[in-house]
Amino acid sequence: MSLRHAVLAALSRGEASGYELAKRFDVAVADFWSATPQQLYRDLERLERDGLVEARVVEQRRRPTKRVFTLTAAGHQALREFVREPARPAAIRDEFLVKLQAVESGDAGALVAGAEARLARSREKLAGYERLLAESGDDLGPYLTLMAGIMYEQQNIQWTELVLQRLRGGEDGTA
Amino acid sequence: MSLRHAVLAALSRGEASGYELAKRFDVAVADFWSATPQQLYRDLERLERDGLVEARVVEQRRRPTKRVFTLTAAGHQALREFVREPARPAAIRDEFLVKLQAVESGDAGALVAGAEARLARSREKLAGYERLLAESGDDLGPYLTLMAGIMYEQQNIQWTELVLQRLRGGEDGTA
DNA sequence: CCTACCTATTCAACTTGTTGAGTATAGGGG
DNA sequence: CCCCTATACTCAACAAGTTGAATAGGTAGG
Repeated sequence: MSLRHAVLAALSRGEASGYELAKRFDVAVADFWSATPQQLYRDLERLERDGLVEARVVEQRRRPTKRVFTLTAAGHQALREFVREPARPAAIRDEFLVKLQAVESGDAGALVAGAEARLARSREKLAGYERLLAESGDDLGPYLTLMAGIMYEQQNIQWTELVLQRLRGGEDGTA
Repeated sequence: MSLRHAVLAALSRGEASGYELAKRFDVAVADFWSATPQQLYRDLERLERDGLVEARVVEQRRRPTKRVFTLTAAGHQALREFVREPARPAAIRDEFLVKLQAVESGDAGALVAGAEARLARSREKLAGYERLLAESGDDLGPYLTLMAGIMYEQQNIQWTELVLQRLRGGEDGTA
């Protein structure tokens, strides 16, 4: 149970509709916690049912009506309790590393292509984060999570460059 | 469907029983792909049913009988195909970052404690990986994934130190 | 001999996360 | 006027991951 908490944390920084949350998750947070819109709507419903968030219907002029969610007192309380509990260690699921484990029995060329794609993606992400950093205020939480993203991608780029070097340089994968 | 592939990759480096696989996953691989024994047994069954792995019963002298799994030709084939497909981007789920997002409405002291625990854990992991690196052969796949673990933890340590500094140094989290 | 602890595996129930499709409102472009 | 796109949300089915417990053989220690 933890997307729940990610939602609570997101709402603690300001009310939002499901749709808006989905975007926030996609932009700022996707790299350490991802969720599809469907998941968000489902969890918002549950949170509402459990009394941790409240919905308010907002009719808009030039757009479809939306439901905007806010934390209730119980929601704030639940969030504080969550923060107090020790965090479970980060779970990483990185398919590329699995593929890499099988270099010797697989297609090294495909892995080179994969590494190049990864490198490109990391560079884009990094650039995006750096832009956000320049624009962003000095709220501690968002700053530190942004730095996590930046440092993670920097390290990722370095590692991927090492991979490329080894995959290309020494053709002796089968040594 | 991807623990399947992680299992195939693991078996491509040598036959193993479910129990042995569980240990391998726990030691070497846990940081980029984790699985409980139950999950492994379940997936091994499916892989067997689908003809990608074969089981061989091995009776042991001083221990309970075990079933040792090997890749079949179809299994090798499936692994090669998996390696050729582009990898989906890594999914990270890091609870600590979620908690950090809520610093302002939560207990900063608990977060300091959490950061310290994270730091300790990362240092242990790093030491373990470095030991493995010294012992290990020069197979490319394992080498690169080990390096991924090492670089990841190094970066993690740096970031966590930054977090501690900010959480402690400037007590003005609510600025 | 009884207990505790590894090895080795299985069953069942549950929570999360993923995928694909589908509804509806409204604006802009051709 | 029709289609495309963006907003805003919902339903259903499924795949993957988690948790807790149970079974069972064997060894070592008190």
